[in-house]
Amino acid sequence: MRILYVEDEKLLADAVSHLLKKQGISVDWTDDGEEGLRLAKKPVYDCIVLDIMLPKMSGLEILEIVRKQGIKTPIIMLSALSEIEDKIRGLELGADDYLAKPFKTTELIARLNALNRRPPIRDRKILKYADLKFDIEDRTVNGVSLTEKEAEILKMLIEAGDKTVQKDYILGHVWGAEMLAEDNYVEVYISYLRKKLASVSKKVKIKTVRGLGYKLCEEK
Amino acid sequence: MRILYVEDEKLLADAVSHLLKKQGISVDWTDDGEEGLRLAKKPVYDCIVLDIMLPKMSGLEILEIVRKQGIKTPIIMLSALSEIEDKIRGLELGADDYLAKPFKTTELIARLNALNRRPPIRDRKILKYADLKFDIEDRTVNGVSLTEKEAEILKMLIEAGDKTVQKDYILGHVWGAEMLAEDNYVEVYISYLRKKLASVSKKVKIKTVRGLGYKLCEEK
DNA sequence: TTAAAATTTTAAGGTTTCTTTTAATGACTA
DNA sequence: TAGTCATTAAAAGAAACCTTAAAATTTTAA
Repeated sequence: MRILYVEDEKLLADAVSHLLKKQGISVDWTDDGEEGLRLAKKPVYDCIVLDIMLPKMSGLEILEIVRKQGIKTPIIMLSALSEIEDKIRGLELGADDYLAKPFKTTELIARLNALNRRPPIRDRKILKYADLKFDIEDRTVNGVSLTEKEAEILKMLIEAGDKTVQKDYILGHVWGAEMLAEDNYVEVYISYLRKKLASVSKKVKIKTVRGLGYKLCEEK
Repeated sequence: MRILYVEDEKLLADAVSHLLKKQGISVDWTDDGEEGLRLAKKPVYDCIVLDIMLPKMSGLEILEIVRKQGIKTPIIMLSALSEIEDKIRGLELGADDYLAKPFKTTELIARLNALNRRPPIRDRKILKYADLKFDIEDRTVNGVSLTEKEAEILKMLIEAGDKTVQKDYILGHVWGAEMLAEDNYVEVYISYLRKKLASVSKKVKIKTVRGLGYKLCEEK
């Protein structure tokens, strides 16, 4: 896990960073609001921890701008005990959690973990056809892994359902506009796919529609 | 609430104790480091307040010993303004907060309350996958120790379970946002990890998903 | 502070896997 | 049956990946 920590008290920041690193959490630290805003836009952080009192630009301002740009990275706000109204304001602006200073680092760790336990934004897409389960991210069908081209073709076939996918269509979409590619490429890959599907399902076959293309079908 | 207060300035200690008692906080005071250590081990205190400059044994030493013995009582360090590095060191050693001298007693009370707002749950987290046991704090898998980067990567892989972790994701979250890093870094570290895992488990392997990333798998 | 140790980065060569190409053979239909 | 279309195997080529060792850097200990 990697977090961005915007905090102007260097001592506190050092100590907290050190403890977080012990937990296997990488920390990018800055004491500057503007720098914080710039970094916050990078899509590598699992969480952003924002102190409210900062030079140049307050944590609340950063929060507001970041959220207005549609960035959904979880954000935890930090503030001194007295600034209670800031808590409300922060949550209204789209913060995910709030921690009063002083806080125990274990508490911060607990909250970081809590925020990252919730289902990841990109949910796992699994295409299904009969007894086939095709995991796009893993590039596997029922466990066996496919190469990139195999996967692209299978995706088309499953998405087409029982309809025929034309050979030219596959050629155009998998090999692209550079029409140096030949019909035979598709034929070769269909062959590979058939072999892998056979090892994984008795039911599903790729049927060829002569002169047109291919489609999936389910046999009993 | 009951606290242990280790402080060698008797006048200050008396004054602070008096004010805390007014707030219903019982104070056990000692001016002696060794005595402090002995008392600190007793599981009766809600918080321990440790001055750093002490005769015989410094507050930092007490802190270190106490934490090494697995005692989780919240600890607040006190230090003069000048002893800046001590603060960092204190937090690194497992202190929960620090307060610079001179301080207002109200401030101390606020922090005592803050630390006791929540139950102190500092559990040692051990991630597991098949027969792997990965201790995050120790940075060891089944006994063998990992470097920081190795550990971060293994943590990601275990947390992903059987899902593929993309190479770019690893790069971004381990090496950071500024993207000077190259693919080869990941490959090198995967190689190191494989070597260490092999020495520790026959079952678990890191599988590469070509063009995508890596994932753990368990072999029979 | 310096020296030693550990870790990280760099770089190069080797290996594996995937893609493309070729081509021989088999199957369909006009 | 001729001619088109489909399947398969196998090779050559390309790209991704692995490993290693040494250089550079950071950390640790004295």
